[in-house]
Amino acid sequence: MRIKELSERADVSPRLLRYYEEQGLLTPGREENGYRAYDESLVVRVGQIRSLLSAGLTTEIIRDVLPCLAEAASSQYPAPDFVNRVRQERDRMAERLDSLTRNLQAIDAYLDAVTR
Amino acid sequence: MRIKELSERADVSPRLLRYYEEQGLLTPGREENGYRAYDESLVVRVGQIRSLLSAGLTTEIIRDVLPCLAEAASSQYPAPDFVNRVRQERDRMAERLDSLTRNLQAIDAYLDAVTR
DNA sequence: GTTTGCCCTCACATAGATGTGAAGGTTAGA
DNA sequence: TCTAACCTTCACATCTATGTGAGGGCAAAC
Repeated sequence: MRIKELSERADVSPRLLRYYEEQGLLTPGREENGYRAYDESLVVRVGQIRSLLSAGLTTEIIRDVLPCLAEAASSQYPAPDFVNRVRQERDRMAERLDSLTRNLQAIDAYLDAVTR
Repeated sequence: MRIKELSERADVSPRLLRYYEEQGLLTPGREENGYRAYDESLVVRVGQIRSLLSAGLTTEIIRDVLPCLAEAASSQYPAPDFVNRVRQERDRMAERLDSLTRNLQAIDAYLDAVTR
């Protein structure tokens, strides 16, 4: 499919799709006329990208992490450096998650208190 | 305490403390000479701010949410609009949290698979 | 064959979090 | 009293994720 269709199905602007490509998160093929050609599976992938971005990760981090989300372990033996980088990122995500959880609980407690 | 001390104890730059103040997240008093005067409790508060920022919230949102984190329900009856705003923010946080959780699990699965 | 709508690239604009430096006041110690 | 270390404000710089518009091809429909 072309950029417009993907942009509608994934609900992001064409501009962003080009940006994600520039950042190495997406690598669509090209039609003969130079138009980008996206395949079906990218609708989901764009969703993952958005969700990671909204969780506070940067495109740079997502670039590292995305392969792990794509169909369990694409290549057999990823470089150990890569695995370490991912592990590190994983730990940071876990921290964010903790922090979010704690703050969410605090806010819930507040809402509880105030709503009565 | 003055800005330098807080900046060291909370491990953020003085610049950021001034920025948080500008954003309404911190309201230190002033000494007679115009120097900012922070009190003890702000070490923790700055930590909360950092943690919320790193979880992807903006200063604008944090401004709303911080009062809820400070000593259970400061004022008795907050305006309903305010409560709604907070509730809305709470829901967004819950979404982020879900997304983070899912992605974290996926990455863990990947690391598991690869580490064997 | 011209209009319409989509595509391309390039490039400048903006908002938010943060860094950095200038210009100058205050304070404490040698 | 001079210096070093701190403080102030102001303002410009930087990075990331985005928007927006210009200038120009391609394709389908009228």
